[in-house]
Amino acid sequence: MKPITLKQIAETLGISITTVSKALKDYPDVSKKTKALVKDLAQTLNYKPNSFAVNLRTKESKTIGLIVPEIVHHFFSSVIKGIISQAEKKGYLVITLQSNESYDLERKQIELLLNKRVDGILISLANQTADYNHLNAVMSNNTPLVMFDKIAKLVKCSKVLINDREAAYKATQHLIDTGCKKIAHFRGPLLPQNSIDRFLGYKKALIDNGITYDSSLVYILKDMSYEEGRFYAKKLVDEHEGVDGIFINTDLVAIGAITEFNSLKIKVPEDISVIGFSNWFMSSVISPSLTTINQPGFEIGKKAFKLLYKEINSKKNDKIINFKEVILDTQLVLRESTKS
Amino acid sequence: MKPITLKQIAETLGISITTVSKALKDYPDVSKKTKALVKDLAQTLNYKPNSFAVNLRTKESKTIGLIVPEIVHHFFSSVIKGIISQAEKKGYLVITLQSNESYDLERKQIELLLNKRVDGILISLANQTADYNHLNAVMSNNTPLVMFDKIAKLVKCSKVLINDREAAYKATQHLIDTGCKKIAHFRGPLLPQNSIDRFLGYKKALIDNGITYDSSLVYILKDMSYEEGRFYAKKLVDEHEGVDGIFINTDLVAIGAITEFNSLKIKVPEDISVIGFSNWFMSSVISPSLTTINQPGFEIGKKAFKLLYKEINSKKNDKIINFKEVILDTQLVLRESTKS
DNA sequence: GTTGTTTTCGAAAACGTTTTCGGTAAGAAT
DNA sequence: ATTCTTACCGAAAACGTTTTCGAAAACAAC
Repeated sequence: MKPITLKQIAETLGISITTVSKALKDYPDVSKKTKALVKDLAQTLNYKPNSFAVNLRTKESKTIGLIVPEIVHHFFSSVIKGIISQAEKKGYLVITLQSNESYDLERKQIELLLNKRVDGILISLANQTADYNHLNAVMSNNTPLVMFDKIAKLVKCSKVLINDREAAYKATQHLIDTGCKKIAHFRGPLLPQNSIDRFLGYKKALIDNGITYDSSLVYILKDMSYEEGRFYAKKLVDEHEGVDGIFINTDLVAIGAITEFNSLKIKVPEDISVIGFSNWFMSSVISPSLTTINQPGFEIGKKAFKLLYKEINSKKNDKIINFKEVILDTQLVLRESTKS
Repeated sequence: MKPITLKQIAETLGISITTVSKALKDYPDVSKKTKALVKDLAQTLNYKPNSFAVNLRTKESKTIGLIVPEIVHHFFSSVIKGIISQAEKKGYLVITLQSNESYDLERKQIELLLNKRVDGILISLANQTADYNHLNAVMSNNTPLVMFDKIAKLVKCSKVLINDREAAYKATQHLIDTGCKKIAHFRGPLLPQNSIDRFLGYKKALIDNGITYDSSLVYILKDMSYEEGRFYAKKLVDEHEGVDGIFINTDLVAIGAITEFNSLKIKVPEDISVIGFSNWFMSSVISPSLTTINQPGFEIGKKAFKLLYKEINSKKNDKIINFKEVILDTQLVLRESTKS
């Protein structure tokens, strides 16, 4: 009934626990004969080392923590999948938590993970997060930390990113190239870096093309929902005339906007071109389908784990770890919501 | 640098480790004075018990395992969110794995989790799974197991379900009530129970309403993708005339079908009514919006964890555990893809 | 002053593993 | 026969906690 232990194997074989342990781990100072004996018995008894004991002894759990702002979200679930798949390959398991975009929760969960003594932590920050003590606590706790997507520039650790500014520039440039003159922008909350960068890319593209930047054409959204997309689309056409293009921070909001334009009989892209961000799966399905920027969630997840894995190993071997900042490529995905 | 231990507190206070441990856990046989002393020092030193040691000693990890067929999926990510949120309330962390709809992976991952000695396992089966030895292994390992959504009827354990047959009946009945006479069905693979049940509900509704069941109107899909939805929608109209209603196993496929109908200039719902299953978020966004069955993923997740939690506690107190089968309600969500 | 009771404490075992270090035996070399 | 290797094995400490059980101290009762 009770799980098999080294002790039991040792006793039935009439040898010491030490030798059993070493035999199973192929230590050179165990004879081939006893190794075979031990391994055979372990096999037939279906012996599995007690991970609790191994953890205690080796001080590592082969487990990492992951915090995302929201699980039910195409981009983040893709990232999660990327992380879990890569972690599994290296023998690591992943404990997932979600911050619900709340700073307080994020802090608590970091603490939870540290108390669990995970071998490393991956995190994408909550929008609310402006204070980085909890992140620095991770670092000073000597636990490897890698941030992705929503990062804090000021925290010294490895990061996996896309070039939001460049991508936004690319998107806006496309609108301009296809003839748009008066281009609005629906941006995310003020804090998160990628919301800022996308805005800056938008602004720079305008200026580089000799279009004067008009701050009243930039709307700051809060929860980035479908409903908000509809709401601000209506607000935009109420407050402005002749807007012929719009770059929207995220696909979901863009889909909301398109839906609203449809119901207002404003034609996309004839009257107004719309470009989103993320390449959410649904953006190819709606009508008109959404031109967008592809943000490779799965690859971001994989890369983030790979970085973390390296740092965990460097730490084990007492090597110094130098933080990396990996920038992944984005692609402009042309569809029907912009002119060609 | 190194984490604080009971030993250090004991030494600086000149008392025994035993007393420190007891003081922190409010044992009655420690004086108020020493309790205060210990707690104060623990506080200032920011002592956190070493979870590895606690695990080893108490033989529990306050961690559960979760296996889903696919993470990037609206329904499953909702379930995951429900599980994680509920688990956190009870002080449990969740290790998530995905089987990728593969039986072999599922087996390996069960083994991984058992070797990790999680306190319990939640699982939704892969479509391929037809053999239940790995699940029975969990039970005979005395690890609490709760299945949800895609379950195996033959495995004796607690389950969280919806009444798929009834829901499918409800959906089909709605098509009939709104005037459909020749109703097709896109079903999932042969094995999973809910795919079977939805088919049976569809069939029964037909028969109860005096419509003769025609097996050529039932299409068996494999990966339940958007593309498959489009493909079979085309196939359906190629092979049959006068089909005026279709009940589709899942929203994503239904959206594919609607898209195909749109592009074939077949009007939904005038020419053909479409009803999906799951109430995926996007189903309200496409045009025409999709009538569907609401499947409460978040609640399923919450309930599944609650059941597991009970079983874990029953096991701790050596109580007998009697397996429960919880059936959650579904709702017909009326939208534009069916007539009114 | 003895007995009995209550309060407070700590030694020690246990959980199951890993790893260091020393020791024995067998064989090789002289 | 003695020394030196080499091959093999095991005792024991360590990881940090929890819990049992006995003992000491303090106090009350007679």
